[in-house]
Amino acid sequence: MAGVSHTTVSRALNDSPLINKETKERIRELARKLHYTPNVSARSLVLDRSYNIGLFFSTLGKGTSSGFLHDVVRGVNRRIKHRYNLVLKGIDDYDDYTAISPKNFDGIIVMSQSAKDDAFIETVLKNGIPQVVLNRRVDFAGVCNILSDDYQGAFKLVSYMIRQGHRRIALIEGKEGFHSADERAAGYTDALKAHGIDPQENVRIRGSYDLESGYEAMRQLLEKRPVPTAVFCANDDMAVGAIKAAMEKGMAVPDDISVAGFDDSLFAAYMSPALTTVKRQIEQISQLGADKLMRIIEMKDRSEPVQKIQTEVIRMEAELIVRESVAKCLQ
Amino acid sequence: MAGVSHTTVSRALNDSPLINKETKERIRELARKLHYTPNVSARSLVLDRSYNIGLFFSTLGKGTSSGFLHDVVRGVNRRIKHRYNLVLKGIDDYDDYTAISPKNFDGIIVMSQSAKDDAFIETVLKNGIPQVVLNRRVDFAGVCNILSDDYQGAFKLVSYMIRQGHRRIALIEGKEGFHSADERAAGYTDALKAHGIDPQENVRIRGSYDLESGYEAMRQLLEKRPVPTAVFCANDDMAVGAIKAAMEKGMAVPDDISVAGFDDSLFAAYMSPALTTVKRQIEQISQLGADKLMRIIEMKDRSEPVQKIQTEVIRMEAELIVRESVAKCLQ
DNA sequence: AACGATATTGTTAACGTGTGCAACCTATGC
DNA sequence: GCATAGGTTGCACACGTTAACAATATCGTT
Repeated sequence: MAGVSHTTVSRALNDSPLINKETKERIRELARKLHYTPNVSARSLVLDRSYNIGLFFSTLGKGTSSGFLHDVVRGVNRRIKHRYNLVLKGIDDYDDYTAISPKNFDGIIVMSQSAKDDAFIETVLKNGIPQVVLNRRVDFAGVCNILSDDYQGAFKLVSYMIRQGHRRIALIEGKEGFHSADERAAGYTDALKAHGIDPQENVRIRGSYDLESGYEAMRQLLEKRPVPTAVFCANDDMAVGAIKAAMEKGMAVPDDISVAGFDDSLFAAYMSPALTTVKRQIEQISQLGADKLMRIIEMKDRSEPVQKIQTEVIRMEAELIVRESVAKCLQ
Repeated sequence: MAGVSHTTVSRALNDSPLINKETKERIRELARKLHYTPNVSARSLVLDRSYNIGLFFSTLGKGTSSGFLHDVVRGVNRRIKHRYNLVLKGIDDYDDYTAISPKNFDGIIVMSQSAKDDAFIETVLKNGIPQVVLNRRVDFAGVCNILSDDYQGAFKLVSYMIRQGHRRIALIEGKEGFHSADERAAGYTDALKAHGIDPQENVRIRGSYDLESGYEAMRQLLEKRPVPTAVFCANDDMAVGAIKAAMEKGMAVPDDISVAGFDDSLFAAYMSPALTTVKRQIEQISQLGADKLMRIIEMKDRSEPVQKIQTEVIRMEAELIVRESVAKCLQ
C-alpha cells in the first residue's frame, strides 16, 4: 500500500538506520492508520526469540500463599519490558520437561520453595535458558540466586522473644520439604542455643503453612505441660490459626501466651493483637530478580559472556517487626 | 535421522491417520531419545494460533486483593489445556491496544472490576478474539459473562443483620468506580428499604477495598451520633481494618458493635471474632470461565457459529456465611 | 494378469518476518 | 564528464512447521 517492498516496511518499523527518514515516517503513519501489528510468531521464528518470560512457582495450588503470589507478580510485572509476555506456571503441573526449551522461553524466573524443584532448575540450566532462582538457595554453578535471609530473620525474632524473658518457646514448622521451613527452624534452634537454652523436641510441631494447620498445631501445643509461654509460627497464616486456637481455649494473646509469625502479611498489622513478625522483601526480591534476568537476556543477545552475573548469590536481609502479639514473660 | 522426510515426522508427532503405525512409533521413540521439541513459533505461524491465553485483570497493582488473584489463577490454571500459556496482564499497563490481536492471543479472560475496562473489552471483541468476561456485568452482544451475584449477596447479609434487630446499619463502600462496590451498595440500600428502614447518607463512607481504608472509615463512623449498631464492609479486608479501629476505641465486636464483610477470605474463619461474611465462588467462576473459553476456541477452530454460547450471562449465587462478628442487637 | 482401491510416503508451497547482497540513485570531487 | 562513495531500496532466501497434492507400494478383485 505504501508502494514499497516488505523489507522497507520492516526497516521502518524497527527504525533501522538503512532507511530514509521521510519514508520511515510515511510508513509508520500508514501502519498506525491501518492498525497494523507485526506477527509475533513470524518474528519469533526468524529471530529465535519467544518473547515469553516464564514465572514458575513450585506449585500454584496449596502451599503458595496468596500474598506471596501477589507480591511476586506485582514485582516481576513492573520490571518486565513491555514486549514480553509474563507466563505463569506451576512446576508441579509438568510431568516431563520437554516443553522447557529456549524456543519457548527467553528467560525463566523460578520462585522455588522446595528441593524438588532442582530437577527443573537443572533442566533450564542445561538448555541454556537465562534463569534466575529466587527465594531458595541453590548450588548450581551459573545460576543467579536471590533470597531473603530467613535463617537470620528467624534468629532475630526468637532472640527477641528470649530477651522478653521467654524460655519455653514452641515452634510450629512450615511445610515439609520447603526450604524456607528448614531455614526458619534452623534460625529458631540456633537462637535458643546461642542463649543457652536447650531446644525441646516436644514443643516442635509440623505445620503446612495454611491457617488450619496452625490451628491444629496450637491445639496440640496447649496440651503440653508445662504450656509454652511463646510460640514461633513459621508464617503469619499459621499464626492466625494458632491465635484462634488459643482464644478458643480461653487464653489471651499475648497476656497468657505470646505468638509470632513470619512474612508480615497485609493483615498482620490489623489483627488484634497486631502480629509481631518478620518482614521479607518479596516484592523487592522479585523486582531485582526480574531486572537481573533482563540483563542476562540482553547480554546473551549481544553474545557477551554471562558468567560474571550468573553465579551471584544475593541475600536480602529480613526485618524484625515488633508489634503486640509478643509480650514480656511474667512467669 | 529416521530416513524419512520432515513431513512424515510431522505426521508421526501429531498422530495423523496418514501414517504407518510402526514408522510412527519408531519416529516417536527417536524423538524422545533426542529430546526433540517442536518449534512453537513455526507451528504458530502456519496454524495461525499463538497458544497464549491472556488473563487480564483491571490492575495488577493496588485494588486487586491477593486472595482474589490467587483464586483466579488457581481456577484458570487448572482448566486450561496444557499446551497453552497462561499470560498474566494488567489492563492498566497498556496505553494502546495495538498488541491485542488474534495473532497474540487465542483467547482472553477478563477479570473486570471497573467500567474503565469497557474500551479494552470492546477492542478484544472487535478483533474477533474469543473472550470471556468474569466478575462484572457487561452489555456487549456476543460476550460470555460470568459473575457472582453481589447484589443479592449483600441483600441477604444486610437482611440478616436486620433480622438480628439492627436498625442503624452503616456501610463502608468499596473502591470508587468498581462495579462490585456499586452492586454491594445497592444490595445494602434495597435490603434496608425492603424492611422499611430509610438509608441514611451519613453512615455511608467510601473505602478502597484495602485494610487501611476500612480502618479509617470505621474511625469516622464511631464519631457519628448515635453510633451505628452494625457495619457492613464491602469486603473482608476492610472489615479487618474496621474491627481494629473499633477495638482501639475500646469497643468489643460483636458485643458493642457488629461488623460483617464480603468475600469469605481465607482468614475470615480464623479471626477473633470469626467474620460473618458472604462467600463468592471465585475459583469456581474462574474454572467455569476457562472451560467456556476453551469451548469457544474449539468451536472457532471448527468454524462453527459461536453466537449461541457467547452471549450467555451466568450469575453465580453468593452464599451468606454466618459466624460470630454479627450479634443480636440489644439496644 | 490387469485393474482399481487403499495405504503410505515424498514434494512442494505457504505462513510473515529479518537480513545479506546486489542494484540503483545522488552528490561530491577531480 | 566521470569515477567514487554513501545513502536508499529491492531481491531472494531462511526460519520450522503444516497441508494440498503427487507419487509410489501394496493388496484384493475380476
